[in-house]
Amino acid sequence: MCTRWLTGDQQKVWRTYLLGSARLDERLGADLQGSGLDLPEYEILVNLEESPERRLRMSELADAVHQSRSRLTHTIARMEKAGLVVRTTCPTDRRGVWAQLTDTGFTVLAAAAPGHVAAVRRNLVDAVAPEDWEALGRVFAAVLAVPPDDASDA
Amino acid sequence: MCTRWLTGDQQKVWRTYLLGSARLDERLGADLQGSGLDLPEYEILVNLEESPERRLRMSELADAVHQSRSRLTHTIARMEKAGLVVRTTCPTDRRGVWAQLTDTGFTVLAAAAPGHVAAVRRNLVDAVAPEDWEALGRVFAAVLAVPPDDASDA
DNA sequence: AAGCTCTAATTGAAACGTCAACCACTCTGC
DNA sequence: GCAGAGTGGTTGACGTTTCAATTAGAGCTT
Repeated sequence: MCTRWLTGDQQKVWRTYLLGSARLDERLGADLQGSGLDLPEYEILVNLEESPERRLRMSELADAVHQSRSRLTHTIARMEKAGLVVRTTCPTDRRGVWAQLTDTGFTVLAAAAPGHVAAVRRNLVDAVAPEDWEALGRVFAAVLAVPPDDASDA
Repeated sequence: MCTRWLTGDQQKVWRTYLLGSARLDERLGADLQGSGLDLPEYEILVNLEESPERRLRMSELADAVHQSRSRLTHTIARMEKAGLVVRTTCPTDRRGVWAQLTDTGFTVLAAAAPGHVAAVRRNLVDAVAPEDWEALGRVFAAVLAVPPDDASDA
């Protein structure tokens, strides 16, 4: 593997991204203070709310919010204790579990959403030039399209 | 605060970003496996390596790697135990502490760097069209330029 | 030089995430 | 219809991060 370092310009962009994405996270998290939610929990609630019957299998949910299964189990356990979701075993596949949004969960989400959306706008959407915004979409679509490391090299 | 939701397109980009940046993190972290470092530790070593005398005040370092001071204290404590850095109190301001890269730390960094750089290339730099890459820089520069929430609104 | 306030960094406990082992169920092939 | 392999999800132990409180020194004001 011949090491090709990043050029100065590439490094600048890379570091701006590291700092900027961390800042974005921080700001969005700070904004959710008071709703009692953190960002990952908020994402869980949104995904449930948009799903038919307001419920999702644990593993579907895990993929949707890019959490490990184990982490999701812990997170949902906490959220269930807080009354935001309930778990029920899936009748057609008895290994499976549905996480379902409760009315309380919906209420909490509804209360948090406007502030969160405003924060996303202020800290990202409205801060960015429209052409650059579209490019942002292409960039991360490209990232998601990168094949895993073990792609057969035979 | 009149709630302006995101448009469908805006949402799509936003979610692509959420998923994509999480994936990027995951891939880069996976790549560092074997060097014994994780991403935040790697960033710490890089920042120290580039600084005069290979050392930095704790709070400068904390800003550079966007970690809370408390987190950095814990992280550096671990890294010191591992021999990657040493701490010495700053003679001109006796409250202050320098974190300094050791030779071992440098060696570990040097061993990890080529693989890490390759991973950054593969998963981001090389995956993205050049125009979009520049836009990425502008996007996060804009994020970093957003003023804090408490900007005087009097 | 005493008192105030501010900044630098640390501490310890509680909350959270990760990892490897695990249980329970389904599916396949014999 | 049963063994073996595979999937869905959970558990508990361990390491990391967060949060509030704390120590210690700097710097200003009187």
